[in-house]
Parts: sequence; C-alpha cells; structure tokens
Amino acid sequence: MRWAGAGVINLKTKSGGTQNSGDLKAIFHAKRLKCTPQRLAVLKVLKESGAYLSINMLDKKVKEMLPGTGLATVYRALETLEELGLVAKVHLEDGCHSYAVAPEGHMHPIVCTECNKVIDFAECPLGELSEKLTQDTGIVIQNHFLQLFGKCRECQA
Amino acid sequence: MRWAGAGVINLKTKSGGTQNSGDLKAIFHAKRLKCTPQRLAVLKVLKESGAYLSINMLDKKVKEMLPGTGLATVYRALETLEELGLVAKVHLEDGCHSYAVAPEGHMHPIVCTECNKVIDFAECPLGELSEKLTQDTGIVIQNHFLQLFGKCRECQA
DNA sequence: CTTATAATTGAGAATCTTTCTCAATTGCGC
DNA sequence: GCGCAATTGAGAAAGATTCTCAATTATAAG
Ligand SMILES: [Zn+2]
Ligand SMILES: [Zn+2]
Ligand SMILES: [Zn+2]
Ligand SMILES: [Zn+2]
Repeated sequence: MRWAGAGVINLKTKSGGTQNSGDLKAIFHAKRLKCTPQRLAVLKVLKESGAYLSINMLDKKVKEMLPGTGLATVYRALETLEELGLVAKVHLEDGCHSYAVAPEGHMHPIVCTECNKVIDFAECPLGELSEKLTQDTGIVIQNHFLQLFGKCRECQA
Repeated sequence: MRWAGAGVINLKTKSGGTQNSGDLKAIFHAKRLKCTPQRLAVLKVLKESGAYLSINMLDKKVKEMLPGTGLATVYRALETLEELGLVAKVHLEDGCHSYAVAPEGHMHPIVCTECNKVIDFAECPLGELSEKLTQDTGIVIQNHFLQLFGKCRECQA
C-alpha cells in the first residue's frame, strides 16, 4: 500500500482517462489475460459514466455498447478488472456494493449521495495513524478501507 | 456524526458489554419496538463472539441459543438492531458484509484478518479533513466509512 | 496470412442470498 | 388477565451470483 504525499488535497475526476488501448493490452497480457471487447466495454462504460454503477446498470449499458454480452460475462469481467486494479468496489451505505473506475495511486473516493458521481481524493490520513497504532498496540495494520459520502457542488442547488 | 476527542488512541474491545437488559428494553421501547428473545439472542451471540459474524454463522449460533428461530427473523433482527445503533455492518475485503456489535460513540473497527476479532479505535482522523475538503472544494461531506484490517497480537505467533 | 491452443464467452441451469406473505404467536400497556 | 399491534416461523418468491459446457475468439507461432 502506497501512502499519498504530504498535506495537499489532490482531487481528481476520472473522466479524462489516461490509459490508451495499448497500455490496456499490456496490462492484460502481463497476466496472460485476453484483451476482449467485453472486458473493454465494461471498463469503458464505467469510465464514461464517471460514477459508480450497480451490476444491473452495468449489464444494461454494456449490452447497449456491445449487444449480446451476457450477464455472467459482466460479472467475470468485473472480477478480472478488479484483480488488475482497474476497477474498484464501492460499498454503499445500505450495505450493497457497486463498481467504479479505480483511481491511480493511493486514493479514496468521495461518493455523491445524490448523483452517484465518484471523485477521488488523495490526502489519505491513515499512514501515520496506522504506524502509531502498530507501535502503541502491537496490532499490525495491513490495509484499510475508507470512503466519504457527501453532496457534490452541482447537487447542492 | 460525533467526532472523537483529541489525539489519544482509545482502543476498546467489546466483550465487556455495558448495557444491562433494562437499558436494552428502554432502547427498544423508545422506538415502540418489542424486546423479543430473538432480537436479544442475535445481539448476545454477537457480543459473546467479540468478532464479526456472517449471517449464516449468526443463524447457526442463534438457533443453538434459541432453537426454532427462523432465518428471516435473524435478518429482521439485524435490520432492527442496526437501526437502533446496536450492531454495525462490517464490509470485508472480498466485498461481502457481516455484522458486529456497534461501538459506543464515533469509532472505527480494526478487523483481524486471521481470527475475525473486531477491536474499535477512537482516533478518527476525518473530522478535520472533512471540514477542509468542504472549504477547499465545496463538496459537503456528510458521512464516512472507515475500517482497518490487520493482525491482532495473538494472531502474530 | 494460416493454424493451433488455451482463454473466454453466452445461455441457461444451479446455487445462494435476501425479501415477502400470511396465519399464528407474543410482548406490553392498560 | 385483556386486547391489540408488533413480531415470528415457514415456506414461497424474488434477486444475486456462480457453474457448466459447447462454441467462439484473441494471441502467439510459423
Ligand atoms: Zn452530485
Ligand atoms: Zn488510505
Ligand atoms: Zn486475530
Ligand atoms: Zn470517523
């Protein structure tokens, strides 16, 4: 787990994606996975949406982009893309989970409770705290999960 | 949402529960809910375990404590207990969720990835950060979800 | 550009998980 | 104790996820 640099809040929306298809191909091939249109479609739908999407919404949108794609394939694509670190689960307050494009580097999402938009922020406050906890208590912190919920500017009207 | 006091790390295991049955009755009655043996059993199982438990494990243990209890009732009891703030969802790394006794006050769990034990800590680093985010970006932070994963001392042998 | 091969896919079945329905029961205020 | 609304158990129903397997396809090699 990489820690973000010092104090500057670093907000980043994901719409302006940086990977080109060549990068993606390399990422797949590095793990001997095929770069299939179905997998690319799932990722593209998430990128274009800029928000978190439930499996069913994803299935719907993927079928629009690539008719014939099966639901099971959407599940399998998400599993693969998550392993590759390209998408991330978003746990919602009601206990369900959805998916969003994974941020680059160590970031945590701010999820808009109105429009479902996902904005990442980089100031992770947990590096120092984790070390302190380990020193003080002997518990070895291996990982953490953090999400913020709120209202984006557009949704405050 | 209440913020924890200043910098002291405040660890607390939940095994030594502080509510007596009178307190509990009052909590239920304040919302016109019945204090039923099934609901108490679900809570007791969680308290005695001191760890997070999946629905199925809960169902199994509740049936041992109170034979005849139905699975649907376990689901309903968890829903109720969560509304009352007595139990809390724990999101696991694989995307599933389980339940644990809710901590008192504003705390976040450290979940042991070996033995499933849940230890709460009180130094929430997010109050200040949330305000800063709101000031700097205009996004109103309403809530957050934080969990740490690690290895407890016993499990490091 | 073929060809061989292993990975992937679609469709539906199978399996879980969660919610509903409804008659019977039960906690609780009086 | 009585009355009644809240709760429960059991099973059905609905939803979510995983499996199976034959057909397809991306890829590397030639
Ligand atoms: Zn919004
Ligand atoms: Zn972090
Ligand atoms: Zn442990
Ligand atoms: Zn907090």
